[in-house]
Amino acid sequence: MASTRRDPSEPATTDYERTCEDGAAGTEHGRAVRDVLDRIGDKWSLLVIGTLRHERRRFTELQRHIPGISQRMLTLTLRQLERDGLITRTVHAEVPPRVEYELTSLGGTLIVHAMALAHWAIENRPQIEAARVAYDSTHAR
Amino acid sequence: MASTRRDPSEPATTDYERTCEDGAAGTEHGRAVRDVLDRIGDKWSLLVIGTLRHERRRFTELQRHIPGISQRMLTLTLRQLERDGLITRTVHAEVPPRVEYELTSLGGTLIVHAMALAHWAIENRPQIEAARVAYDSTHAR
DNA sequence: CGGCATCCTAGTTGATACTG
DNA sequence: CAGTATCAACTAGGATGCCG
Repeated sequence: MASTRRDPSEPATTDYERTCEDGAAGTEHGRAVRDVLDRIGDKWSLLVIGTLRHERRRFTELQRHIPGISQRMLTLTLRQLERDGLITRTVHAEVPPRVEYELTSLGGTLIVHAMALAHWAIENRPQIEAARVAYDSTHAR
Repeated sequence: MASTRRDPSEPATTDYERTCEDGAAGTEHGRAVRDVLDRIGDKWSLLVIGTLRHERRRFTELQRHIPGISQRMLTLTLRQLERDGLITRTVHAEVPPRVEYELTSLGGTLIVHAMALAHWAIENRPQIEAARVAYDSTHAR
């Protein structure tokens, strides 16, 4: 994991600089970026992995911790995250059934960046809000 | 969770650890996170700010650099980014008209995190792809 | 408890045509 | 050149009901 530096044998011109031009369009990199953005950009995924950040959780627990999410969307979100290898789903053979979800190490590396973004959002919200007010006042509603 | 003691006058210490619980739901922080995610999570915004990362660009230039984007969506995306203070729009009084878009410093700080995320996406795509294949094979289509 | 199947709406995007 | 306007298509998401 440790996605610190990329391939040492690459002469440093690679991904990072390319990410925007190359990661832009219909390229492979572009698809990778789009994939991740589609996942964490949707309404609930980030909330789910955020809730799983430290502890593993059961289905209903997650539902309690994420106000407003429907059963359907929680299920769908969990399935996608599981499919992408970001969380694991463990069914315990008990009665009543108990299912636990847990962040994988891959999911753990993702959430670091997601949190950084969230942090940025919180810090810069005042500026964004101000910019909106300014914009709306000059561009008549 | 839900230690909902929200105090408008406590900005800095809190955020990072809270981001997930607190930034989760319908709180102020939650709205900030959602706002940003809605912006960079949409189909084109990240591509646009990525293209503006180094140089300022004209409308048609942007369109050329972002294959597949329609006039309409480019316009809408630019307007939203402008409204949020992430880019500036400069109209030069010439004939034919020339309009240039440029990243603001606020936009510049955002793109750092967005790029980190994009970088993560590129590096971990193989793992995600593998996870999907594994998932799809066990969960019969 | 932890789902899946179905129906349905509201918002987002794309194609197309027209304009200052 | 840099848009705006209109319409059609698609889809994410919510509500509901049933099941192992």
